[in-house]
Amino acid sequence: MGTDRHEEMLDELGAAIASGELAPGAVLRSEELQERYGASRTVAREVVRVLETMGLTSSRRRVGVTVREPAEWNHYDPRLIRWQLDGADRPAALRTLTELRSAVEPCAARFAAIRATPEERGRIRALAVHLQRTARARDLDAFLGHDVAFHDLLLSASRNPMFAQLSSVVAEVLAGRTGHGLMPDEPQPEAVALHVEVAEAIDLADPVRAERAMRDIVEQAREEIAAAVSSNLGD
Amino acid sequence: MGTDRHEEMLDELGAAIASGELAPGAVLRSEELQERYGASRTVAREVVRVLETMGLTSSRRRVGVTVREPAEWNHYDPRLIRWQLDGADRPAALRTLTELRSAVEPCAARFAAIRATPEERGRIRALAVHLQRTARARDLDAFLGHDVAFHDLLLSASRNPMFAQLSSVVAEVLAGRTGHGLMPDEPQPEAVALHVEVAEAIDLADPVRAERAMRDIVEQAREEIAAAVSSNLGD
DNA sequence: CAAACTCAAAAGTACTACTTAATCAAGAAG
DNA sequence: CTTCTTGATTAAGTAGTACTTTTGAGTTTG
Repeated sequence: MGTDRHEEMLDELGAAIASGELAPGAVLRSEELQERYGASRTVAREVVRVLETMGLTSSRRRVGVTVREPAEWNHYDPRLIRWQLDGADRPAALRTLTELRSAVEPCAARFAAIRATPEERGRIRALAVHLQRTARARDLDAFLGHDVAFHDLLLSASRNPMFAQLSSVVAEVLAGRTGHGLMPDEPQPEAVALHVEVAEAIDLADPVRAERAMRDIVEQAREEIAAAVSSNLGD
Repeated sequence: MGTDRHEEMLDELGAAIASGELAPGAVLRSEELQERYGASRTVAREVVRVLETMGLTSSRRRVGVTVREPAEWNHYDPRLIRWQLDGADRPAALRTLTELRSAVEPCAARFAAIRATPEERGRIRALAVHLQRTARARDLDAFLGHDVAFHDLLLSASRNPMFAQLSSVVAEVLAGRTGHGLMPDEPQPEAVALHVEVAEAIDLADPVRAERAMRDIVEQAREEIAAAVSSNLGD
């Protein structure tokens, strides 16, 4: 019985709240939760505590556990992001994340141009070259891998922990695009060229050019997603 | 004894980790934590669970509770933000938050210009007028209040929950500036004019102008903070 | 000397008993 | 008849104990 019932129950209950299956304002009794998820009181309590710190619920004596409004949730919690991406409203979640990405990455590119170590500059250039090669070879999987690595490295080179933490968000957005038939057979040559330009600008410590090129990249990506979401993107 | 020992212990322990007092890699035994904070086993366990979901610690059997690397922390958790702002490295925390703000707010202004309701547009304009008035009257406290309200409303009008959630971050940055002698006696007239321009642009549904004006605002603020941090900002 | 084995330490899980707070309702006072 | 008080009840919070599982470290054995 010592096999992490905690995470199991947290995932189920959290996903139920994130998906709206348990609507805001709904009240649960902790005893009821225990039996519904077959967990002991200890586990149930700790799960509720965690949900509480994520802002998903609030507990009051004599009342029970209340599901809070989405506006009060901690939307940057990796678990919540995952639950929303796996939930019914995946397109909306993807839109939100893409917008965040489009806001942050240009700024991150600017700081990376100023603050990256020599090693990081070299690795970013190398990844840009890999991108060119895999794009020409139409190897979409390898392209995605290098794309994720490129953006990840850039974010961490910005020397801002809050930017760096968005690496998983960017990875999710990029993977979401490739995995859902939004990508053409061959990555757009302009997008690849812009990646090379970003890499060059960072290498040459040119923050203005790095930011502008990155802005072009994310704007293009954002428009693609917005178009896909507004038409249809069931799954 | 039923007076939320949980939050008390969470705050103490979390602050100790966030401030580096408990260095990454440090190992604690949960029994030891119980007695150090005078909490019961139940409370100690739940606190550790919460810290674990925040990425501050990881627990392993036979080993204990290990403090994780800052890179693994969930830097967007409001509690962690608070602990860092209250800790020894407040200037660094303020720098990080200001950079995030400078990345997000221009983008948020753009979306607000597209998506705000008529009521929101009106209220944003009204707040800009209040800003002008209080600036001329050199009432810095009232100015700060309206400034916070202005940015808060704009962020929520962007219709992106992740942007909206940064409202407290922006409030913290703005308050941090006023509260630490960084503000001149009278708010800079250009900054006030830019706020008015943002409000106008949103009112007229002009995303490009809204974004540009907001970019000017946050860049100015960011440079101020950067200058103050690089010179001295003990407290 | 290495691989397997045993032991013990520490977190995880389960359960029970008790405490505190808050809601709701009944009853007393105005 | 309204309002305030008070008490009963309910459900979460806290405390503590017993038991299980994992796993690191030391020990034995081939």
